[in-house]
Amino acid sequence: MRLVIARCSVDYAGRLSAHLPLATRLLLLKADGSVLVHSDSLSYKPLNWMSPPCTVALIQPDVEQTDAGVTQVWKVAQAKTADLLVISIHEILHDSDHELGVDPGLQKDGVEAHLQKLLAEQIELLGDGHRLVRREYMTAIGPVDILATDAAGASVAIEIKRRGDIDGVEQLTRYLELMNRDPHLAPVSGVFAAQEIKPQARTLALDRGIRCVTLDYDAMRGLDDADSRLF
Amino acid sequence: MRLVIARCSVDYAGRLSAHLPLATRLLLLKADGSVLVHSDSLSYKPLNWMSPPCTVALIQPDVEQTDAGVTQVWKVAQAKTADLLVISIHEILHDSDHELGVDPGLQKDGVEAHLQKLLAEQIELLGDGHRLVRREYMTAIGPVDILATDAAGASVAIEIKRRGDIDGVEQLTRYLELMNRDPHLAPVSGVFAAQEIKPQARTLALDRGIRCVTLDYDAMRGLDDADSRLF
DNA sequence: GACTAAATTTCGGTA
DNA sequence: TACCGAAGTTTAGTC
Repeated sequence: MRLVIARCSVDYAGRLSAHLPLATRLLLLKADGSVLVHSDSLSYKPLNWMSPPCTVALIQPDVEQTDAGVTQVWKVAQAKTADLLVISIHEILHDSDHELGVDPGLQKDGVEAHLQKLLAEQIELLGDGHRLVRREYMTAIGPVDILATDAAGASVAIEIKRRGDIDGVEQLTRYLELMNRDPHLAPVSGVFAAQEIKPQARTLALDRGIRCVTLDYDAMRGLDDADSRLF
Repeated sequence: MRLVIARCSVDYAGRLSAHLPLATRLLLLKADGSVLVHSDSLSYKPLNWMSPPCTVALIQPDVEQTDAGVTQVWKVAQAKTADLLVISIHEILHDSDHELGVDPGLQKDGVEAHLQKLLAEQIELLGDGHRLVRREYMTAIGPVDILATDAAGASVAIEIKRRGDIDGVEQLTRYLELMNRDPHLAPVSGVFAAQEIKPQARTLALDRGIRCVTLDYDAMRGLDDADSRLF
């Protein structure tokens, strides 16, 4: 990994056109060939970048550029698409190279998968008499997060989101339409379960007869821990 | 901006839990307080990060950690949420600080806004006799990209995407439902216009009586340039 | 390989 | 400030 601090201007041409005026920035060249341009704020996302696979060519500036103070030009080209990133360097303030080796990678745990697992274990949160049929119930258009039955034995399809948005309601609606055509399952009612449900999503869901349930992640995790301690 | 290359392990607890085993990585501390952990590949996105506003505290490792080889611990806490990022440093291989100043910011041009502008100017691409009513036509649930009329004078609602996905069809469907309840507008037909339309999106659209139009961005831009040269 | 859904999405605009 | 939609979305998983 090469780290360069430089006064530079940057131009990107590809899926959009973008220009960065002359300023001091961090240029990050990774071992896989990718290039990132970072400023000192606006975290997480680089100002500009080029994804691998790509090639970096060092170009000598022409007379006009030299007069403008450009000492070298980096031309970063994407191998597959026609995207092009041009970095015009005026002055290099720092330049160092480092051997990092291969990263063992990130281990994640949590999010929607965890919510789904917890709700499957605590399906009675939806109401007395509810029973789990199965998680990731497959349909022709994709898996329903949870299929359950209510106290009367009728099918209940549950869509789980961390943040309940209109998209999630649409998704569940498509599943319900399909499942209600299946005589073995119909009638199937819908439950939209999320840590937080947006007002518009709630309105749309209720308008379509879909029940909304707000999930308390910490409480569910607490119950889970309590259960675990019993065994 | 402080650049640190270090052998470290990282733990994140917040919206999810994540762990990074011991390896050599780049730690990027920005002036706004944000922290990024980058490996030498997987561009663009850091392995782990903390968004501003946040605070970094330098903690002395306890005996157990010291025995494990930890020389210092950084505790990065989010000010608003309860998110916590803990970086356990074994060895610092590089450490430098740089004054970058404020970045003038990115200037963008292109994408969907440009497509919308071009199609509004070249509305006849949808068929002879089409006329533009207005761009960003407001409805109760948001703006329709373009409202036009066809040769017969009937309303046409147009949704524009760079990539035509099922979501875009759902979005247009909601607009059409609403607009067809308005006696001043009804009947309103729908056009789904995109540079590329996914087969499933096309099927869904046609099933709902929505016309699909593939846009040739370069050709439209070419026409635009040709038009511009005339004036 | 194509497509779908999730993301610690992030980011920008508008009411 | 909340909400909605776009993003050079990226990324991961499944068919």
